[in-house]
Amino acid sequence: MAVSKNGIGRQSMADRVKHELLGRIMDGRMAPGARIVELQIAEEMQTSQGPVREALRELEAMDLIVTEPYKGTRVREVTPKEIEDAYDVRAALELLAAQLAAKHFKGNVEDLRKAAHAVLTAAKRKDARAYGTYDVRFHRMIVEAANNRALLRSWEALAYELRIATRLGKGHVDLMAAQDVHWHLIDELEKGNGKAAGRMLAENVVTAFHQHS
Amino acid sequence: MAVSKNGIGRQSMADRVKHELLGRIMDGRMAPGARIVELQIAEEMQTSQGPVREALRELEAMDLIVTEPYKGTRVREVTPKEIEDAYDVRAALELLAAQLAAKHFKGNVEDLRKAAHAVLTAAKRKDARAYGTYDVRFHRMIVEAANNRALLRSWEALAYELRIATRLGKGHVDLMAAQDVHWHLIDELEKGNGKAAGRMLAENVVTAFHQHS
DNA sequence: TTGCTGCTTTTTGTATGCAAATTCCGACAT
DNA sequence: ATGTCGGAATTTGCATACAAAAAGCAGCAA
Repeated sequence: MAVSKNGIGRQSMADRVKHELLGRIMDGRMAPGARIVELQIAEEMQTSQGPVREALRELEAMDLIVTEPYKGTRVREVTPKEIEDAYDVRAALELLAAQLAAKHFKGNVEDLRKAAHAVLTAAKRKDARAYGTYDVRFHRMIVEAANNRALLRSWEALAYELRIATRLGKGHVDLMAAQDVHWHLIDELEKGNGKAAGRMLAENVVTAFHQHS
Repeated sequence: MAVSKNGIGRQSMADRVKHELLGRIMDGRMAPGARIVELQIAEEMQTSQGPVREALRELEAMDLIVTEPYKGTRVREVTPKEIEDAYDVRAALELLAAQLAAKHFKGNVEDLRKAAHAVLTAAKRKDARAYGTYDVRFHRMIVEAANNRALLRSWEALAYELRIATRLGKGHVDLMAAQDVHWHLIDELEKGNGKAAGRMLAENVVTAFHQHS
């Protein structure tokens, strides 16, 4: 299912521009502060100004870029405090997520164990990039299992700050530190103990932050 | 300060369209499911299609409207479960907000008391509309005092669902029910007791939901 | 050197025109 | 009556053209 969300591979130009820019911003090819000029992007993507402007408006609503009238648009810069703020919110959201997801996972944690295993092997290999990918996937599984649309939306809205954080914290983080918590967390979820699972997950998030700070 | 956020009263056409549509959606003049056609809005607002499309893209990113390619855009419909979901997230966010805001309010709750008083008098008058306005303002004060950008953003993203909820729950709600909690909450904040304040605020939110459900 | 002045260039904001896709609706056959 | 087939009308998607604002720059004066 590599095409799009609307079934057929036909997606609007504005969407393609949006995803392209989103990719560049997320993986750092466009760093915070980088200028974005509409006609330049339009030419690169073989399109015109209109679709680019639509894409920019969307990215602006996602708080990834900032626009000043008649001055231009830039990739948003994020301060260390904003990163810490985002981690606090993430912890609060995942605290709720684990509580809500407990019902879903009770006696049904096979997939979750597999995901945690992927994180573990990446940690053993000291592969920080893979670790990041699989760890996010692990957390996302729990948030999705909570089956709460608003929760998932809020959680996803924090993605940019978290990406910046992991990019900045290149300094040797202890990838094994979170492992025990993961497995105990899964045990609690398997027992349907949402409260305890929530506390563990929130704790896991704040320690992850301290590693990157 | 009725003009705009960028200082001078000169704002782009796309922004004007966005705020106009936002107003219509929020106050129910455009009900969930209502169709929005680009050229029609453009004519109403004395502008062209481009700015309208930009505004729509922004509202789409805010999850207020849904667009299907070549089919059109409509005001998003929200299910009762989505409303409940939003209240759960709101409770989780305000639980955090109160904890973070405790430091700010410690020994400095005058403004908060005034806001709570406005809610109280509206409740005594049985003026449900004023009650809604002032109650939101009261909660917003706490979220803003938390001084956490991501938190405020997430909280504001729930506004649509909450508006729908209060519009649906026209049935005689007990406006006095939350009063005691408000004042006790303020007392705890004044003492700097964030944990207790958070629990009270979250509890306050879920009871508010049950009134509207 | 410093600071102003006016022009040129760059970039954003908006309008118009047209292509692409969908929906609507009536004619016609069964 | 029902269905379905084929244009016409509507609506979205995109490209081009141009206006408006800001930024940069050269030249000149103090």
